[in-house]
Order: sequence, then structure tokens, then C-alpha cells
Amino acid sequence: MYNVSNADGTVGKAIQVLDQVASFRRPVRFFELLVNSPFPKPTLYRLVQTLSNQGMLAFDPERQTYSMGIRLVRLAHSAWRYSSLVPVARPYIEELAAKVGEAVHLAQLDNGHVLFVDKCKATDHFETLAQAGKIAPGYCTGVGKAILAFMPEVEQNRALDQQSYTAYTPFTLTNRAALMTEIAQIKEDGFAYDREEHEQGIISIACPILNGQGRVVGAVSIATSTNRYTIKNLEKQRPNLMRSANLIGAEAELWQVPIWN
Amino acid sequence: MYNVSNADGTVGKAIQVLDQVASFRRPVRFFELLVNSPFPKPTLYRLVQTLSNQGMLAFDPERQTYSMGIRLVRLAHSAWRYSSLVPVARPYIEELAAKVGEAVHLAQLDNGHVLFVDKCKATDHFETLAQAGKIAPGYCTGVGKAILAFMPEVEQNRALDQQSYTAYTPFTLTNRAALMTEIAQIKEDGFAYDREEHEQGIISIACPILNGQGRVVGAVSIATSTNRYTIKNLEKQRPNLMRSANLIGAEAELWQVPIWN
DNA sequence: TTTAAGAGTCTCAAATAATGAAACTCGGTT
DNA sequence: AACCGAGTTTCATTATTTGAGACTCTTAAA
Repeated sequence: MYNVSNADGTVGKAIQVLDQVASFRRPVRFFELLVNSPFPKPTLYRLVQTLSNQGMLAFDPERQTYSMGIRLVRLAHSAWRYSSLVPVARPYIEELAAKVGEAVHLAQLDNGHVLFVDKCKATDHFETLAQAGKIAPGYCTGVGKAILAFMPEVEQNRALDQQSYTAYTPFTLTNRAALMTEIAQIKEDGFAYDREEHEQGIISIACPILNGQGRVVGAVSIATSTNRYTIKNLEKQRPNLMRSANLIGAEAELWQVPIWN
Repeated sequence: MYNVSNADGTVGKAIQVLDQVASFRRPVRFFELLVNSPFPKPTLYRLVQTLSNQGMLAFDPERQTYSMGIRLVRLAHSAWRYSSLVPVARPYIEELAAKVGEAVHLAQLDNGHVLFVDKCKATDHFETLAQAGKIAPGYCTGVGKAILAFMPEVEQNRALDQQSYTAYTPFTLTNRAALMTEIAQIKEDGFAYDREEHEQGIISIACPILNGQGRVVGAVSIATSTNRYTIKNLEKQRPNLMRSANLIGAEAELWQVPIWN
């Protein structure tokens, strides 16, 4: 999955198991893991044991189920707090959310998926799917398309191949060709729309965050509901959005450049 | 550190490295890791490379620094969303926060440390990994003491040994004996106070969450400032707090029992 | 009760991956 | 031009991982 993709030794395998457990989104029994595992029974068994010992998985002896361990939460807090875009971007997205009065999202790309790393709601009007740590597809979200459009070609190609092109709504772009056309436009315009492509009634305008070297490191978006905004109206927020994205990009340069393959 | 503590093979070592990187709370160079690492140079080097390949660490080639990888955020989201107390407790702590009008915290214990897994402020609603994932010492927080007091003796002993007993404020309990006296009282009362022991001006009342088998699985607290409340006044919220904790505990039983060593 | 089936656990020789001393780069000093 | 020190690579040695298969234990059927 990741990078050169095939396992780096035992550690790679262990992480693969973590991914698998995560994919169930519920406590899972050993046998369920075994069935769709590339590993033979004793190997998987030992991996799962090691991970449980380490607190990366949590084993419930009563139900004999494994779930994700809370040690991950502790580790991830570090990642979130010190090495994502969040510390740099926080003040800007808060300011933007206050000014615009709508939800503002900050996203990075992780292995072809959009990873929402922060969110500010000005008020509490509606519920998006997004929360910190939540992932969403790249091809049908504003932030996703904004990031994809500005990725270097090789990585872009890889990412485009990884999209599932599922039709979440009637407006979803359901194939690579359609997405590529859209992406060309986005690259020209410098920003992207989500026209209810991921969720009915939810639209957004998104803008990539480019660091000093012109490398895309994430995206910001203003998301709202079709009850309150049309795409036309949303466009009026473009200058605000772009200004925030630029400020974040400028400051991100002074920080580290997160690499997300 | 964790459980039987000494390394389970390569995977254990890799996780140890993750912990080490996290402990820096900033991007860190290979050499800095090497200096306080039990591993010889090439071993550490390969671990760090594997973890970077896997997205568990992020390597910045420009600055030659490693920081926590964003993949952790994705994995942790799963842990947070599906295997912590959060999904069970959310509605209750929201209700409590609204009723009391003060911040409500939900915590679990992870290897002797209090891990805040959720937080509701009556005013601003959405804070996920921002506060969630944050750790605090067990011996000087309300939630920490509440959990410690109700742990099985063996685990309690181990946890008490792991506390640092640093004096954050003049009110901090700075040795094991003092803490044990307090804990005996807490066990009798069924709830704990934080009397500005961790932060000046911040007090809280906390209550353990016990599942059906009487095992402590976490704690809830109402936290406030000395500007608005005294310990005396805070006590008036005890029935509300206990009611919420009991409701969460009752429902947690029906779910999984998270094991956090 | 007995038998069968299935999930989970354990064993041990063989296969493989991890190890680490030492040597090598490579940029920046002195 | 020689040195230094961080980072990287090599390779024979060593230790860990591997996985077929056997075992255990619980639950379900005969």
C-alpha cells in the first residue's frame, strides 16, 4: 500500500495488520483477520499478540476481539500537534472561519486519501463527515481535488490510480478521465469546487496550500450547505480563502515540509 | 515500558523508536535519536527508514529531520472512533456539559498516564484530536486519581510507581505516600477532586467509570476555574457527574471492555 | 455421552531477516 | 589538503521469524 508498497520486514507486516484491523471499524476476531490475511495463521497470531502487548491493539479477552489500541491515540497526538500543518495553519483557519461564518477545513494528503487534519466551525449549523483524523476520498472533495491538481505528475498519477471513483451522489466524477479534465481546470483557476460530489447538499470551495518551493502541502476549504449558499455565492469568498491559503503556505515554508508520499 | 516491557522483537523496537521521536515534540535529527538510543547506529537507521517508508514517521529531506507520520493520525482516528470510550460516552458528556455549563473531560488510562480522549465545552463544541490524545500525569489530575483509586491492586501499584511526582503547583501531592492516603479517601468517597494540583486556578471534580464487572475503564470530570467556582460549589455538581459516569459505565458493559494494561 | 468441527494456541527445525563492527561518503571545517 | 563528524552501506554472523502441523478447548451435533 504505502510507498514502495511491499513489506519492509516484520515491521511492515505489523503495520499492515494494524491497517487491516482499522478497516473493520469494529472489534474483530482473530479468525476474521486470518481469512483475508496474506499471513499464515501462526504468523498473524504472533503479530497480533505483539501489537497487543505494545498497546497498538487492544484485546478484549471476554469477547476475544481486537480493536485499535489507545496507544495510537497518544502517538498520533504528537503527529497532529507537531508535524502536521495544524500548528502553522490554526490561527489562519480560525480567522477565516470567523470572517466567513462557515466551516473551514484543513486537509493533507495521505497515500492518495484526503486526511482532514483540522476543522473550525463558526457556528454549529450542520454536520459534515469531517473531523480531525477522518479520511475522505480525494477525487470527490474540494480539498482532495485541489491537492491532486497541484501534485507533481508522478505522484499525481499514482494518486489518480488509487481513487475508487464510487458515485456517492449523482454529481460525483466517476472516472479518471472526467477527473483529469476537472483537474486541468483547477490547476488553471488555482482553486476547486465540490459541487455536492461527496455528499448531497454540501458544497465547498477549496484552495491548495503551496510552500515556498511551490510544492503542495495541503488544502483549505470553506464548506457549506446548499440551503445557504450556491456555488456562485461561494465564489465571492475566493479572495478570503486564497489569502489564507497563501499565508499558511508562506509560513509552512519556514517550518518543516511534511512528506506524505 | 509497556506491559511485560521488554521488546517483542523488531516490532517492539520500532515502536520504541516511535515513542522516542514523539518525546522530542519537534522534528529531530538522526543523530539526536542515536545519542539516547539503546540501538547501534545501523539498526536505528534501518528502523527509522522502515518507519518512514511506512508513513509512521515523516522524513524531511531538506532539514534531514524525522517527525511523527501522518499515517498515525489515520490509524488513531480508528482507535478513537471505534475502540475508546468515546462512542459510548459522547452523548452523556455532551448532556452533562450542557447541563453544568462547564468543560467536561473524558479520560482513559494508558500505561500509567491519563489520556484525555474527549472533551466537551458547553460553548465551543468541536475539539477532537486537539484535546483528545493529550496526556497528563495520573497523580495530580482529578480523572487520574479517580482511575488510580479504583484500579486493581497490582496494576495500581505499577501505576503508582510510574508517577513522577513533580510539583506542578504548591498543591501537588509530591510523593507516593501522600497520594496513597488521598486515594484511600477517594475510594471511600467514590469521587476525586483536583485542587489546583496540576495547574494553578484550575479545579475539577472527577468520577470513575466502572463497567458491569466493577472494573474501572475511565473517568469523567467537570473542570472549571477558581474564578467561577470553589471546591465547595463544585461539590454540588457531584450528583450530576456521578449519574453520567454510571450511565456511561452501564452502557460500556454492553460494548467492548478496552484493555489498557 | 460421544464425536466432530472449528477457533485459537503451541512446537520446532528450516528459512530468513536483523544485526552491528567496520568501512565508506560527503559536506563542511580547520 | 587533511580532518571531522553525520549519515549511509556492506557483509559475514547471529538471532528472529517462519509456518506446517500438531495440540487444546469450547461449542455443536449425533
